[in-house]
This record gives sequence, structure tokens and C-alpha cells, in this order.
Amino acid sequence: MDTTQRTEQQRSADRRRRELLEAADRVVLRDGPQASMNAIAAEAGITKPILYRHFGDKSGLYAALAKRHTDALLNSLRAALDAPADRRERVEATLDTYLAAIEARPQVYRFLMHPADGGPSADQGFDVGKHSAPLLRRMGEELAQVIEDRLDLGPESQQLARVWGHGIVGMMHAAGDWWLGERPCSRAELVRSLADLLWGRLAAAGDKIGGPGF
Amino acid sequence: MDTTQRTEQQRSADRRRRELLEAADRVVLRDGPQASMNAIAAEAGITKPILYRHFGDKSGLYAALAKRHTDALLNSLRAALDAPADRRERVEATLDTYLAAIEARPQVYRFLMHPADGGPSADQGFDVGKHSAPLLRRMGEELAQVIEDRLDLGPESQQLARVWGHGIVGMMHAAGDWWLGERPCSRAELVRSLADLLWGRLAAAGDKIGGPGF
DNA sequence: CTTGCATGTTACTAGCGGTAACCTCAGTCT
DNA sequence: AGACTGAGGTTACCGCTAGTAACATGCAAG
Repeated sequence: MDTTQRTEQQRSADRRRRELLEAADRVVLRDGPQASMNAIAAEAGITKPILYRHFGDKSGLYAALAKRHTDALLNSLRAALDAPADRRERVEATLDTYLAAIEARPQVYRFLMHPADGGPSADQGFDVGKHSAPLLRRMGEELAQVIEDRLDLGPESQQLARVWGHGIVGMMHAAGDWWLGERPCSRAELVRSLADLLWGRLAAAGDKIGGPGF
Repeated sequence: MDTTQRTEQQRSADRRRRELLEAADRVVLRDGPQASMNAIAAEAGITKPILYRHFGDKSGLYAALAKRHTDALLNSLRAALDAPADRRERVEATLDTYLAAIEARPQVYRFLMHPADGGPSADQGFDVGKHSAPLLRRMGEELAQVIEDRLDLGPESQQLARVWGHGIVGMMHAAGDWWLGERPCSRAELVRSLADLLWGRLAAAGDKIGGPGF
């Protein structure tokens, strides 16, 4: 078999794979995270074994699906963090980019982070346990690298940067998750509040009069 | 039926319920989060329908199980946060209490936070999606209340306190999760690094020489 | 003795993830 | 031409799960 033919087959398979992923995306957006392999196969107009030939198992399909959205999000975040502006402005822009993303496509966000929400009695949804953590980990590690590369933190800077990277990502994630559910304020206010926290306003705050302090 | 009898029955049911919960605890600690209702029933020496009579469905059992551990953890955290010491010391003590808890019983922690980890091909574990969020939410709301009660944050203090409460809890959670998996440093170092972050060391850090700044 | 009622069981349903076996048809080698 | 190979697709199944209906048993009250 010559090379052109092989690439031809490869191309066909890749195209098919993309079609299947788009079908899976539609089903997930429609049925929520408890979309079944059967449903996805039906949406794609085929049957289960083909899905399994392409993605191995459900985790494989999930991973491929998650990678798409994750890569896009990470690219946006990198761009925001690398914009030409001062540090606080860029931190705020990055927070805002993340929050704007989860606000714009909450279904996708919930699919990535919260398995089996919304379905009345559905319990066998996608298992996010093995994938949402990698997403947060990836963001944490990337941020850690940025911090270590660009900030002067003295000795132990590497370890400190990693702790901060994961910590800040966790802060952003938890605050965003809560905000998305309750919408207690505008996105801009949330961004400013989080940046204030990172900028040491907690340490600078005075005790409330009459209270035991904190 | 008179009152004494009713309380007698109630007591019996409660005792049984506690026994079942302890059996479930054992199974979860042994089999991990993918423990099945069948396995739990077998461990308790009974069969499935009894479990369903007591807890409604799997989520009910899970919720009861999670509540136990969650309540215990929250009590420890409240105690640490209320100890007589200055603010930073108490924040560090609280972080350390949380981290010590997840370090001491990682299986329980993973059960509460990461469904279906560890099992080779097990995909139908407990659905944590409906419960881990409530745990983090509860911690976030409690911390928000503490911050609002004790800190002088000027106008908008309530909203700021809530954002910070959820954000700080998320930071603690994500950092702890990462730390538990990689063990890159001692618990004390992690606590100090996180407290440093909260105390504004990020804002105070200078740019690294030669870099574009951050 | 009979009526409740809680406790327990067996035996089942419906649906899931995943797989073995087969089928079909384009293109290739002899 | 005619047998061969292999990718794409399907049917029919397995073992497992959560959850339930229907049937048994023992124990107190009238």
C-alpha cells in the first residue's frame, strides 16, 4: 500500500471521527451529561460498536470531547494572560475570560465539571471524575509555570508557584461555579472581588468593631 | 398506638439505619466509590430492598453517608477558626485542619470528591455530582458568613464576603486535592504557601528580571 | 383468632457499557 | 475472471447496575 492511499484512509477516519464527535456534542447539549452511548450512536446515524471502534470506550469518547473544549478554553486564557497590560489588568482579563466562557456555554461547562446533573432519575452519566480533575490540573500547572517564569518569589519559588497555580485555579473554579448557579452579581464585580482577594485585601482588612476579630 | 411504642419503633429504625450506614462506610472504604447497592446490602447482612426502604435510592444513601463525614469535618473547621489566636494563625490552623483531615482519611475524601476513581473498569460509581458541590457550597457559605461577621470590608461587604468565602474554599480544595495526589511538600509548607497567597504576597511580588513581567 | 404492620425475601424489569460474530461491499493480487 | 483482504456496519448477546413488585414471616393489639 502506497503512502497516498494510507493518508486517504487516515483522512477518512479522521473525518468520520470528527462527525461522531459533533454528533456526541449535540447529544450532550440536548440530553445533558447522562447521554448514553446508544443515544450518541443513534444521533450519528450508526450503532454502538462503531463508536467503540473509534474511541475505545466511553472514557475515550469523553476524553476526546472534553479535549476539544478544554483546548479552546486554554487558548483563550493564554491569550488573555499574555496581553500587553499591567499585571493586575491581565489577571482580571484572564478571570473574566474564564467566567465569560462558562457563562456563554453553561451546558458545556456543566458537562465538563458536573456529571449527571439535571436528569430526573439518571444516575449513569459520564464519569467526570477522571477528566474534570485533569482539566483543573492542567490549568493549575500552566498557571504555575507562568508564575514561576515571570515572578520573582525568591528561593523555593518553584514549589510556591505550583501551590499558587493550583490554588488560584481552584479559587476561580469554585467562585465561578457558585456564581453561575446563583448569579449574585455581575461578572465584572465578581472579577474585581476575586482580584481584590488575590491582591491582599483580606490581609489588609480591619477587624469589625465589637467582634472577636478574624 | 401510643407514644412510647412509636418512639420505640423509631429508635429501632434509627439504630438499624446507623448500622446500615456503618456497613456502607466499610464497603466504601474497601471497594472505593464504585461500591454497589448489592455489595452494601451484603455487607450489612441483608438484601437490597431494605436499603431502598431506608434511604429511598442510592442518592439518599449517599447523602446520609456524606452528611456524616461532612458534619464532622465542618465541626473541626469551626473549632480551628474559633480558636483564640490572631487572624493569620487561625487561618493557617483552619487550612491545616482541612488538609490533615483529607490526609488522614484519603479514601473518605476521594469518596466524597472523586467518584469512581481507582476501579479498573468500573464506571457506575456513586454520583458525586449532586453532593460534592453541596459540600463545597456549604463550606463556602459558612466561611462567607464568618468573613462578613468579623471583617470590616466597607460597603458591599456581604457580596464581597460571599465571593471570598467560595473562592477561598475552592483554593483550599484544589490545592489540597493536588497536594494529596503528588505530595510535593509537607503539610506545613503547603499551609504557609496558601496563607502567603491570601496575605497578598502575589501582589507584592516583583517581576523577574529580564521577563515581561506578570 | 384475626387484623395490622414492620421486616425480610425472591424474582423480576429496564437500561447501561461493552463485545463476539456475522454481513457486505470496495478494491487488489494472481 | 475469480478468490482474497479488510474496512465499515449490524444483530444479538453478556454481565452488570439501580430499582421494584409480590410474596413470606414474625410480633403486637383488639
